[in-house]
Amino acid sequence: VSPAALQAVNDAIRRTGYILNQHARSLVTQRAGAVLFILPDPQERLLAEPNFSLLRGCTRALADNNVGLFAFGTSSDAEQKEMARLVAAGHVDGALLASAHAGNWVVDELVSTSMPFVACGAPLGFESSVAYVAADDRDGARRMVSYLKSLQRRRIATVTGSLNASDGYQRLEGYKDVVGSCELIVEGDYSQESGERAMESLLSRAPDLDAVFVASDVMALGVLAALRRAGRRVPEDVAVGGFGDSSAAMEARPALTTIRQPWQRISSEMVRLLLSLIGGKPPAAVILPTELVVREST
Amino acid sequence: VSPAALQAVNDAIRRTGYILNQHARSLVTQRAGAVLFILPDPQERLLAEPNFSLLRGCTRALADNNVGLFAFGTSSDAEQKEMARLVAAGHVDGALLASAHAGNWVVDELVSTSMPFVACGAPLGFESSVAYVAADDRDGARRMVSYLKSLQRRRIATVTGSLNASDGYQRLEGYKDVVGSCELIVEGDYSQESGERAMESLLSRAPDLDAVFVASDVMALGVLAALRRAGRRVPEDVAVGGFGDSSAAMEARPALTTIRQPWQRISSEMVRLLLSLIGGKPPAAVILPTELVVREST
DNA sequence: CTGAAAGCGCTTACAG
DNA sequence: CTGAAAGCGCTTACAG
Repeated sequence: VSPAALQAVNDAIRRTGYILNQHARSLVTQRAGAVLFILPDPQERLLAEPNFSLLRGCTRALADNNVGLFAFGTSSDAEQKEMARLVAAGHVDGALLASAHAGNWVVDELVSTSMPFVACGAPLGFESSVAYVAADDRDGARRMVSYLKSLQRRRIATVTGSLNASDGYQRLEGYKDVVGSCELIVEGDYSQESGERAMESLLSRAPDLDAVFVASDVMALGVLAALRRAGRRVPEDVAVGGFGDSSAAMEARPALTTIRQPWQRISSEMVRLLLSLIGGKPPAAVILPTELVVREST
Repeated sequence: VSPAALQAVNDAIRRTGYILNQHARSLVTQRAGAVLFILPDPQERLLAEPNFSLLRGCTRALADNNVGLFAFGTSSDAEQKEMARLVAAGHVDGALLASAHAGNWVVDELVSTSMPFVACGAPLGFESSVAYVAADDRDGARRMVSYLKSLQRRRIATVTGSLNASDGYQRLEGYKDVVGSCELIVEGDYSQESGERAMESLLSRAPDLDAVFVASDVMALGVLAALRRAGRRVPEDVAVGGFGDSSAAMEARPALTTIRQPWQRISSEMVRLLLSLIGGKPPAAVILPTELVVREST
């Protein structure tokens, strides 16, 4: 085709405002040009922030590739049915799972449909068969605890997250990597209240502790409250490090030293991975480095 | 058709796992069976929470009606293009606008495409031509300030939100409705820092104030910090009321008395309205009542 | 290399 | 009331 002819055609396209009809195209190509973004079921509030960052990052990355994003929760019955319908009707080419530890039935479901998908965070039990991207939780924890150590803190405790999810487990491993001892560990469940209770228990068990690594910022809020009630100054008497760099970290008084997860990169890597899966490539796991953010609590 | 025959057909449908192909149907009906959810551009962090609640509520309500939801940001160029493409390609039947004051160009754009859409919050300048659902900001503000008054507070100040958006403006009107005077008003911009600065200015201007109504929870966090630094006890010396019932309100110390907006109902009303617009019905504005949540700061 | 035909899976008038 | 045909707007083999 001559360049001039091409030019003329493109001009005509622009002038008449022609636009390709996706439905017609999809009908014959069997490609939807859209993917599903699945929000995990429970605890909206706790998870609101990382999920939101993820969603924004994904819509952005997908737009760059001209593919649409269907958003979906899976908590109500109607939502689960609607999701199954979208998948079955060929409305989507793949799925992005915002969280793999929220409801494993979603992972099972997805695996059984043999639709390409990538999870955010390592999906426990499926690590080697499912594509996922995650922050380096273990290294992040190591980073925080090493930093605490570099501050001459000698009795460093930890409040863990849920240990049946990969992130909680890995953050504890990271702590152990540098502390070596299992003496000052109390398990939390990511809620602020659990952080408060964990700190009380830690304080009665080891009144001489001088630092605590908390596996999430929200729990750290509870830790801070317990410390305040016990009359300990932060950071003078005990240094507190969180994890996640959520807005809770900034709003905390004192502002929380924490570990930042690269949500922007996590999103774009998830999209890249999913598109490559849809293109027929094999799955992969991608682990992204974290960053220490020092504020007032250490 | 005999009921028996119907039964047999339905059984066959179930047995063979037949599922309707949306693309084929859309091609002929010219209906997409999906809508757009548009996230406003700026300040992810600040807006993360209400937007997220809204998104969850909308996916839920839409699932009940068997319609899909495309999520979209509009901050990047690619996103704006992709959105225009989806609209032009007939991929969506209507749009849900998460926030009307973030970028008015979206409202203009939407109006110009003549695609049905409903905004969350009154779209300044389009109140009578555009369908929207909003919380009753003015009444909510009245509710909070009346409550403060019932606590025998006599010098009630306010820190406003951005006054060029409907919600900020209405909340100030509500304050004036019950206080009557314009003496103790300082304008903020919804950021925590602006709350802090506003409180300092209020304190120097009226050291005898004994209550403050802050137009958002996040700003109230800043107000609390300024009060703490000034050595005022909350609520003993100064009672503080927020607005929004965001997670910031629960995490604040003392926990914030605030006004709850009914996000669940807002979502479902938005969906109902949009579906009726798509069905050819005329637009409407729906205003939903708020609720006072009393915690420790008053 | 170009152009006409077949077909993707539905819905909707239109005959029978 | 039932059944066969046309058509929605594309893409992809298949003749010319």
